[in-house]
Amino acid sequence: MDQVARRPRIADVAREAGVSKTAVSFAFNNPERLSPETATRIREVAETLGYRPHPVARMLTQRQTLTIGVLTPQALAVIFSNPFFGAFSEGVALVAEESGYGLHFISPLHGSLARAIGRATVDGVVAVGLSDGHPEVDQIRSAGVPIVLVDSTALPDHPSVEIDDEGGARAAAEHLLALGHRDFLVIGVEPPQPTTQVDPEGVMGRRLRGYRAALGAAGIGLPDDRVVVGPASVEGGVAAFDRAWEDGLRPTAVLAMSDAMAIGAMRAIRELRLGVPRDVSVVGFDDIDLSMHTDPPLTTVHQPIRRKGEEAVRLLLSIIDRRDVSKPEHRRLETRLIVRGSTGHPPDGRKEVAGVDN
Amino acid sequence: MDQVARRPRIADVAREAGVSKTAVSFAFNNPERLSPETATRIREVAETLGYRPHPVARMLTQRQTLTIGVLTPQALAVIFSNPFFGAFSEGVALVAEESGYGLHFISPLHGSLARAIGRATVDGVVAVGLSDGHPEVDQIRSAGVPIVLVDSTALPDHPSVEIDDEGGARAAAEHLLALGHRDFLVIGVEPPQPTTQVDPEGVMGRRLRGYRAALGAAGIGLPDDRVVVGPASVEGGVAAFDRAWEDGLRPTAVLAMSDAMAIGAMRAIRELRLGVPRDVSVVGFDDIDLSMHTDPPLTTVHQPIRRKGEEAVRLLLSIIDRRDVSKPEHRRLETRLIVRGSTGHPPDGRKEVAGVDN
DNA sequence: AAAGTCCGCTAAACCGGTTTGCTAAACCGG
DNA sequence: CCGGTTTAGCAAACCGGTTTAGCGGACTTT
Repeated sequence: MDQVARRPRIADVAREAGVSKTAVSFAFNNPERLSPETATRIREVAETLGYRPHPVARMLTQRQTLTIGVLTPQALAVIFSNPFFGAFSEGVALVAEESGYGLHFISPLHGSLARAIGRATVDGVVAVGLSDGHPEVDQIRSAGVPIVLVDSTALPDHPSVEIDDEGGARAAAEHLLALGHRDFLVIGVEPPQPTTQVDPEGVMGRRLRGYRAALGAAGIGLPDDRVVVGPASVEGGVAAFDRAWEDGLRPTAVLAMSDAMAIGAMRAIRELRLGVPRDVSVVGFDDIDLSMHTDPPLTTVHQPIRRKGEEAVRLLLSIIDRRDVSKPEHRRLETRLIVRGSTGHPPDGRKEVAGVDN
Repeated sequence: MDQVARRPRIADVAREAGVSKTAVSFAFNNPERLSPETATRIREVAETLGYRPHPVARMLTQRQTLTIGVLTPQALAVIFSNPFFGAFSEGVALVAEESGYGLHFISPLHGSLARAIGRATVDGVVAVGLSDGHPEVDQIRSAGVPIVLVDSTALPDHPSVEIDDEGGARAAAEHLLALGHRDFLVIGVEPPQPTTQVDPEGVMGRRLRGYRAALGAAGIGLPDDRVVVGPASVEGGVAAFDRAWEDGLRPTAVLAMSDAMAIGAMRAIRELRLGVPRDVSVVGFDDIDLSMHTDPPLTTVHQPIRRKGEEAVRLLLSIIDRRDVSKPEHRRLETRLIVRGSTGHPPDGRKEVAGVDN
């Protein structure tokens, strides 16, 4: 008998106020095209009816969603546990919000990133950590949505924000070399899709190249068995170091590609009753907020995580505003080594400074 | 002359394939209603044209967005810097993703939460930390969107997920009392809107009640000048403790309402050349992942943060599925004290065990 | 008084899909 | 060969708004 309360539509308001739909629409969007009395009367009627313009319908006609998407190749549940991502999102949110944009997180839906992006109602996308190994990159790129790549395989025809991964990695390795280390272990970040080999143009490839460049210049090789990978988390770092240890590796220095993993490595080292940096030195990568508060404070390669998020959104918004796809802009931010307490001379006492005790 | 590449619509595909729009729609959504040949032919045409159903249009007709909103009264940029929120989002994302829902973060747009929620195209909302002091709660609640409240002022007519704040707080205070402490400082979380006073039904009010209950039972009062607040971050904790110290307070025990703030307090204490727990004991609240790795490991009140997110989404989805608003469900999760290294006897040596020195 | 201008408002087209109701042809058993 | 049931596909209505083109009346101008 009595209908279940239906959401009032614009037509209901129009009928009730004795005006046209157009007038109601104007009352909300172009009040100056109505006489002030009519406008307020319409708004009053709308108020009593509890009418609110349907956001989806509005999106459809205005052809914009005021939403930007954050795309990650991994499930959100794993992404949010990574402090790096939190800081990145902070930067993204900052710029998005001040421009009136909301944030929509897109992750592989039932395993398919392409499907997920097809469902998403966004004006543009910031894609983070999309390596070329991923099978759906092309589909995503051809989806016709403005996109900015962050920490991804460099693609000349897409705007991107990156950091100097190679330089940062080189600095980290050089620091350890200068302290006298000769025996290294690299802990890398596992790609989301188990690819057979590292994309040399991806973040991991670039950092690896930096490490190798520095070590190579000192005449030290880095065979593949000295590179171990795992998920980018504290637990992943623990597991990675333990695995290397069980394989018989006894490095005096660990180069981790993420702070979370570096912290994990330090924990694993301590659980083996060894000291950091007394027995093993550890260098991280990222310089997340937490790293300065660990025990010992982590020596790491700083990258401007928040700014990376900010820049990515600025780039994206500039594309969205003036559909300017002509010359894709590539922005590269600096990295720098922050020396704290987790690195020191190797236990055998070899030192950089000539002729000192030991 | 040549048009700028317009996104192909369903009509384009229909014309190109020589069928009706209906057929194209069926080819994507009800292929079984078409002959297999026609269906594949249509899909091929769609493929070559680069056609993808417009997600907004689809939302409009299907009356669902497959998106759930996460609503916070604070700007996303501050939210994402809080590790608590990261863990919570993890739980939210986990359940949302496995049900095929995406995540949309809603925060005050240009200061107005109501406006932001009006813009958001979501099937339901998980609102976190919405205290009744907030002026727009009513508007939000009357927006007609299914909503689940988390860590908010209890509203009997809305489903909610909470924890035993009062019990947890009491346990924390009792622990310190048992260690012999008599001199307390409470560090609270500042509400997003500078309200004149604490909402007694909000999270902070409940925790405060727990602290006071325990202290009161031991004959100890907690005057307002012993409660200091700040933003829920490490820096906020540092600032809060420093402020109390400058005001001449010399507590032997700190009860912090968030782990981030507890960590900040520990830092502030150490910067004063005091020891934790030698000179001052600190108890946190939340038990974020990081807390077990601080130095010293933080004694804190554990709450199941991830599960809180999971439960909230489960509740929300059950409302969305069967529009069952009849009996709003209230779920309360347990808290428990985790004793680690940041608490000990007060420096004057008063002990729990009767008849000891001092 | 006729012509031009401005004001306030409306009808209809449109955004891009989905869904309902229907029809014509093919298929069926008797 | 005939009435009844499937099958394959279509036209039109619909979702809930915005926007364009235009219309009638009041007001100004000459």
